[in-house]
Amino acid sequence: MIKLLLAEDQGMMRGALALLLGLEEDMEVVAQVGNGDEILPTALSERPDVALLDIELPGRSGLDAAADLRAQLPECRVLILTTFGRPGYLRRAMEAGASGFLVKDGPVEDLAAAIRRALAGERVIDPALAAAALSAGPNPLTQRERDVLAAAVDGATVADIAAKVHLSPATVRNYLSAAIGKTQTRNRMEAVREARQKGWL
Amino acid sequence: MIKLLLAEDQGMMRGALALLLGLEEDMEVVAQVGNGDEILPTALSERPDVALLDIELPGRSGLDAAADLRAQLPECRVLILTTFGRPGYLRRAMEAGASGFLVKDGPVEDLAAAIRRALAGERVIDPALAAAALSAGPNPLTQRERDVLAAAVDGATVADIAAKVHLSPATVRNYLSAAIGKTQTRNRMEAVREARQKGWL
DNA sequence: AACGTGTTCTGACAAATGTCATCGACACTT
DNA sequence: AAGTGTCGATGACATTTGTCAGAACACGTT
Repeated sequence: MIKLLLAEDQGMMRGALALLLGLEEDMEVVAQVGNGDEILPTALSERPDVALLDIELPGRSGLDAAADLRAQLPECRVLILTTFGRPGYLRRAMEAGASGFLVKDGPVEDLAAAIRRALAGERVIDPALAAAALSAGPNPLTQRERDVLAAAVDGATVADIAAKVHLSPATVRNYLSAAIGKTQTRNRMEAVREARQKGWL
Repeated sequence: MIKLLLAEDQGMMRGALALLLGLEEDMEVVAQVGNGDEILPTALSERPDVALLDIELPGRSGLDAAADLRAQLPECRVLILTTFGRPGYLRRAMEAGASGFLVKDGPVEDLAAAIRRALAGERVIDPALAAAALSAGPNPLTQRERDVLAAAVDGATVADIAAKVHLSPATVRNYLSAAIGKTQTRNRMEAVREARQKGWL
């Protein structure tokens, strides 16, 4: 019996997947969580064979949780299941030691198959996505540039960002300028969009 | 036997829901579409009793499709199923003649129950959401203000917007200023976020 | 010790953005 | 015919944003 942990914030999606996977003869959903912070503790007590993690969760991100699991429960395989097939997400998932990366666009039938393949030691990755990840190249942004850019989402002003990151407004503008240059965009919002899209966050 | 039409762009969600609802004794999924433009033609040929529509779809929006269905297939009940419980969405869904409005956060068990209640002529709406919709008030933005604001998403410059909407750049700035005032925000991005959140689009 | 890289800051400048008063054109009321 | 309202546009203005050069400091490499 394959023991599964499911981390997904949308209740309906989580419930539907749990029911669905529970119908498989050789699978059993031993735990469901809707919050990233609960993943590690729950996994440590339930000892699943495979953890199916969404990336964008309240609390700890699925990618961070994946790294936690690799470190503290190495016999548990990690599969990332996400809405967004962003190249940078795939890259980070692989770096975090995930066994596979699935997008929610695909057919449900793939899911159980992917779980079995992951358990057999295979890597499960959409080939088109793998190509995109390679062509996107590594993240050119420094830590600070990422911080500032992340604080710039939904129209925060320079002063807002400066306060949030504890920097001088002038410095914030410099970092924004650098980020805009590196993303080849024309203003901060385009830079945010581009960095998000590439998974550089 | 209750005949269902399912419109949802995420393949995995669509497949999971179809399987799930197919398990119900009295239900049958007669059609699945992943594109808003296919909803009306498919409904006209398959004649479902209830249509379960996502709002954010490629092609025609679920809300527009709901209005189409009310006009051309009035005996078909429409249930909106969406990720975002935005007050404005609910308002527009009701205006389009939907029988119910569900958010994907809720438990799956509610779904089949909601379908049966809709078919019985009841309105199915999350009470908390209904309250939020009433408190949000009607859309204060004029058509042009909406156009301009919609064109301002993801960091378009004034010139970009002017070209897209066929207005003078100076006029665009005036509309943006008005929209910023009405949304009580400080810049165009905040205005976009706020208007989106309230469903004013 | 010299070099490169990243961080933090300043000052100066040009360009874009947000605000406001005002104007003409047009469609409605009354 | 005069009044009212909306729409699109203009010009002027202050503020914000984006760019650039430079300076000081910490950290690793070589």
